[in-house]
Amino acid sequence: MKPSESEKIAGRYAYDGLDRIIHEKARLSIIASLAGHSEGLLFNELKELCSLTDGNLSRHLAILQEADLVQMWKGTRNKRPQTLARLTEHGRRRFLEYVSRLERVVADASRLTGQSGAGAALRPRTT
Amino acid sequence: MKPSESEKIAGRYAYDGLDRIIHEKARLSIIASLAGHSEGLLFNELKELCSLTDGNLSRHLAILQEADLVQMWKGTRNKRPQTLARLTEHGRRRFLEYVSRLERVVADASRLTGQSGAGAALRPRTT
DNA sequence: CTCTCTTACTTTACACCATAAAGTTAAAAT
DNA sequence: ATTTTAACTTTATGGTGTAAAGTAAGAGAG
Repeated sequence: MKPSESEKIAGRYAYDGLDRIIHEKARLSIIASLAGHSEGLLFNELKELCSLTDGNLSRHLAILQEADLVQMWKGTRNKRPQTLARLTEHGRRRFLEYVSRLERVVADASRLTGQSGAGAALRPRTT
Repeated sequence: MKPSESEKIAGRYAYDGLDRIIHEKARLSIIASLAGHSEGLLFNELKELCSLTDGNLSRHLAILQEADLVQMWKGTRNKRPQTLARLTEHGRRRFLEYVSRLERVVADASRLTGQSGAGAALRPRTT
């Protein structure tokens, strides 16, 4: 593949759009889980799906709620408190946008071809 | 889209394979840049491509070097010190592995949201 | 020659944050 | 009545991403 001009522009690989709140692994897990369950997921279901500890999940949910990506519903089931989490519409959009940025990272990675830049003279040849 | 059995298994969305060293945004930028330039990139080229500050880049390169994902070559150009960074073979493999995990995240997202690609990403939908 | 300026990084310090451990509340069981 | 279990929440700590300050050394001015 021919090296294109865009390869060299400043910030080409800055991946600005990779939302920090979503990019964090634990939260990415949570959001991906919720994305597939529009009716929401219970605290414990989420805990299992994402392999998170109670405290961990609680903290991340609070952060996601704060950012208006997730909304929480508190109720009771069999007289026990139950928390239901679901994506907000805003959260769903932000997630889809995040994923579209991820697709770019994947696409970049697919173009793994050698090409030469400036300063070739001093470049060592060995690996 | 019919919910399959695998949707419910514990850890389904834990995304264990998302290597923390690579997953960090700044380092992902660096590695993606280097992946496309097998001959390596100079410190300043990298700085531009990734929109990082000097100190930031320096620190992340040290971390990547420590993890044997990147190797550094120090030389001079026009009597000025120049640092060249390039992916190690190990780094290249780890990056490809990481990207294959990312592909799964993207695939999950497409399947779970019933939408594909960046273009469709922001199509409105009912709550 | 020496003093300042610029380049090319490195080191340090701080603020943030992910995580695990401890704490809380309330129902159920003994 | 008190212990246990469930379902979280809060606190504490260790790690880390980042900007600011620091270092070294060549180049140019006087």
